[in-house]
Amino acid sequence: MVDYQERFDIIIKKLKDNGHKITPQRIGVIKIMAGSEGHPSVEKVYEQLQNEFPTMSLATVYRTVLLIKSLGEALELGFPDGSNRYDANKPYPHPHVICVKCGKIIDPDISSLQDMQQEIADETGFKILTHRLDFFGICSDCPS
Amino acid sequence: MVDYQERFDIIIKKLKDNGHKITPQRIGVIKIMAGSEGHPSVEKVYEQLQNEFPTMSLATVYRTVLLIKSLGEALELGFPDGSNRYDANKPYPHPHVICVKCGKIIDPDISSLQDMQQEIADETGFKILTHRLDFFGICSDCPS
DNA sequence: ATTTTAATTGAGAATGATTACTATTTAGTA
DNA sequence: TACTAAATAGTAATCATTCTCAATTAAAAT
Repeated sequence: MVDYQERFDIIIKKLKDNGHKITPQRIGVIKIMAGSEGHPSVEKVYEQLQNEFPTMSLATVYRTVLLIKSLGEALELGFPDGSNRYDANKPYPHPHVICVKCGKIIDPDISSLQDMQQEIADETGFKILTHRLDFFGICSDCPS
Repeated sequence: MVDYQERFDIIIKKLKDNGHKITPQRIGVIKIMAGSEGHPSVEKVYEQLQNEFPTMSLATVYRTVLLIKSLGEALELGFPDGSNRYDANKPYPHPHVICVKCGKIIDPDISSLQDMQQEIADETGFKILTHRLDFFGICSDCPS
């Protein structure tokens, strides 16, 4: 888990540097996304902001998430069922371990991924830009 | 690339064994999906069947793909932009290398994935069921 | 501190991929 | 050949996401 305040400041600065306005709604969304370890969905972010911003539009959350993503400050995780979840705490590609029962997502430590990427590049002739690695299973809190 | 005829026969047999009827439409869909190396989308399968079945419904392709998937004979690859592509030639989890320009998908050989899965299980306490590993980049046929 | 202006917002409509529905057709069995 | 449950075609419904547009507002200029 990267320091929340640091991530918050970086994202706010990036918005300013690119000429975007700092609105209360954006601050609210970024507060949640920069500090969240749980890889929240847009709906979850929206729900968490209902107390502070009762009249906030769901579209605003979508727009803000899209903006942060386009600035490279959030990682989007799309799943086969169509759901999307986001990580603005560690916005660079990294592996995930996902519980198929409760939806929990954790970030494991893996050593050998960099070697693998080079191996792939050599074998296929591709210029590799990014990657995605997810493991699906059942966590120790859920009945298997 | 697994032998086309073998995959075709296996999928047809699985349908029969589970009490599903063998219709011309299903044969058409399976013919394409069992032999295709290009990981086609539902739309692509539908287009390729237009000559043989001009009145076929897109819904039928969706239903057939869903059925094959539920029988474990097709792998679904969902992407962040919402598109889905399928592999019924190699229906078990395996890595992909995807060109972000032209959409080409190829299957590289990777050695160390099994070790990695065990490492993850030990570290997180998860019972790992499946995984997904994709590399995104630009292929040697596309201008970079 | 006001004014100005372009960006942002809220609310709801539009979109697009997928699934559900229903009357009709058909595969597989006797 | 007839029977019956399953499958199909065509279309409507769904649902997450994006778009539209009038009203609001952040931030720069005065």
